[in-house]
Amino acid sequence: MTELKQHLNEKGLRLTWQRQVVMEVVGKHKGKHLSSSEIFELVKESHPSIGLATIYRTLPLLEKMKLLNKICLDDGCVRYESYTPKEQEHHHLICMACGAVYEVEQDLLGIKEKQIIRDNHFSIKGYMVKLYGYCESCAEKKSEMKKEVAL
Amino acid sequence: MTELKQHLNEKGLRLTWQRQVVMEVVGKHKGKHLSSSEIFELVKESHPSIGLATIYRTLPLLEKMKLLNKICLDDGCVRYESYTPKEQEHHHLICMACGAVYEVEQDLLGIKEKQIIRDNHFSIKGYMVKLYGYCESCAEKKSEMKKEVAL
DNA sequence: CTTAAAGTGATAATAATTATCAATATCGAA
DNA sequence: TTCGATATTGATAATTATTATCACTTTAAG
Repeated sequence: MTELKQHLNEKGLRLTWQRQVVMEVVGKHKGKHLSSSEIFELVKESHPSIGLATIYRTLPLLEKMKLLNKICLDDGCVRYESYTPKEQEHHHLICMACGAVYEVEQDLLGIKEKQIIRDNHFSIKGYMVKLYGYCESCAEKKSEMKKEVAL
Repeated sequence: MTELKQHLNEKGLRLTWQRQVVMEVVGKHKGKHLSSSEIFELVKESHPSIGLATIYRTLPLLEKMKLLNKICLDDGCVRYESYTPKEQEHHHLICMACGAVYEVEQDLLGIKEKQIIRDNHFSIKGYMVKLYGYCESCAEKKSEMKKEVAL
């Protein structure tokens, strides 16, 4: 029995081909941060009969079952990616100039920092770091512009 | 000359009472994470003639001038808070049960972790950590529920 | 005080998401 | 295998957050 079916059965939910397809499509795009409508378009390519409402119902459901990660970058829509367990957290580098998003695979919180968090009367289950800056190409453009101004 | 007026003049923008009021209202609510419509309601209390469009125009403008911080928690709307400079970053503890948001004032990235970031060919200007878990009261409720099940 | 240009309020238009509902599909039990 | 309770779906209306438009007003430089 597939992992998806197990999770669904535990909650009295049913396995439908629509849910399987959504899982497959997101799984095929590891490292991407897909919005709901992007996922809708990808799913339609192979299964044009699927409805947008089903996408919007399925994604939060898969997220609650920890089969997908929900991420809110700063562009005004919810995005999803393949699930990453706590032990191998990953984070996002957001370019403030072009909006590109890169992944950082390292665990970014040191031992001391994690202790600080534990002291906060809050049981931490996970964390996500958003790093803001300029990617290589945008950083170059910025320094070129400065040169021009300096001439 | 007020700080707001200075920032505006630098960019050829004008000082209006509407912009002043928005700054004041957000400033009066330090530690809060206000959505655009919440800010609209607060502003209307003292200045009922202000339009919603002005709020939506003013907030991103104040953010770009680094007079406000924009934050995207995971509830589907943009929120703003008083500006906090990089040197005293603060982060957010989000309760996965009740949705409460608490602030963490410490710098959460250790020296070693910051070095990792620098090695990423990305010039980092700032970062924000979202911590997910359960606040004290929700954590208690969860452990009570477990006891009941165990009986 | 004039005046060009920035800014505003009202509101129409979009975009993302949620709710509704009749029709369909799933899955445990007979 | 069939049956039936009910979970699920697709289509679409409704909502919510945000952006665009435009005629009128305000700001601030001269």
